[in-house]
Amino acid sequence: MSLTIALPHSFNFYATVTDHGWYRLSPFDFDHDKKVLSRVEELSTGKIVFVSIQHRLNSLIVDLEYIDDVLSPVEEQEIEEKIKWIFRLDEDFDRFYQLCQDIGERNGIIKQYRGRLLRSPSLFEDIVKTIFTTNTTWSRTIAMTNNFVTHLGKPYHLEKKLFSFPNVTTVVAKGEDYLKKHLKLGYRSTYIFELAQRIVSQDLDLEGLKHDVISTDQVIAQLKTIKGVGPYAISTILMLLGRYDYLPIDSDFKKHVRMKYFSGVSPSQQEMKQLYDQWGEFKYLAYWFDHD
DNA sequence: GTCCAGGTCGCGC
DNA sequence: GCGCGACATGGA
Repeated sequence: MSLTIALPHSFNFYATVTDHGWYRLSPFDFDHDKKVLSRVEELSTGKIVFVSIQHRLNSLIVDLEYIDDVLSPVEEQEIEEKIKWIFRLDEDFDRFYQLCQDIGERNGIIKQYRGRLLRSPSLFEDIVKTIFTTNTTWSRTIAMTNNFVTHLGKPYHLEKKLFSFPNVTTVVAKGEDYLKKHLKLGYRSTYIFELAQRIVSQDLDLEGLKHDVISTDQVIAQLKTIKGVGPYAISTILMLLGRYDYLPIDSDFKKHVRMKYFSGVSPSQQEMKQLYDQWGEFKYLAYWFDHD
């Protein structure tokens, strides 16, 4: 069966999927030729669904495959909510486009309706993946995510190695030693295990942080309590939550501004930040699309 | 073997 | 508040 989800006027499917690297991380899979984004999704009822998403006219067409039984309306609705979330259909980029107009159009942002960056259905998944990007290379990030998903995710198709992103209960049940021995996450094993444990024990409510009524300061205060999440990760996670006012001051950011604005000479932290001050609540996106 | 990657933690001052 | 070594892993 399939679902049809209406899209806002300003929507660019290809840009939303590929302007950020997340689509290359399991369980996401993107078929560049067919322009189909797919992933295995575990619903809160426990049902495992293979979801394929493509763009048709002013809608997303979502094909759903599952082993047996049927999907209830509630389950269909859960899938729809998740898809709206990962494509940020509720976010408004008009103010960002206005700033681009005022400050300077770059890389076809306005014309191509760029700005949306793909994210994961759950904040747990996004935080795990963010931790997998710290102090390592992108190829290791891909490998760590693959290991995590194939060892702990629920299978949809074993031969094709299609699994859902692991849920927190599974991570806790498998135990920290299992993560350390088999997943090659390095010292991150402890962080991931502790994070899952805190969610299971309801010491931490990540999904609650998705709501706009919570102030960014409150979100930051919560994120700071997560081991393995420092300034760079906080900035990245805030971006994933649709809050773009914090810059990710990491090696890549420093290299970018050094080469583009300071002729290869390292500027001070203050000088770096000032570059994007005029972008106000959209500093992160301004930096992100500042690359060629 | 050594160094380091889109950092962060825990310590000592 | 700041500086510094340690941290798992694999590729250069």
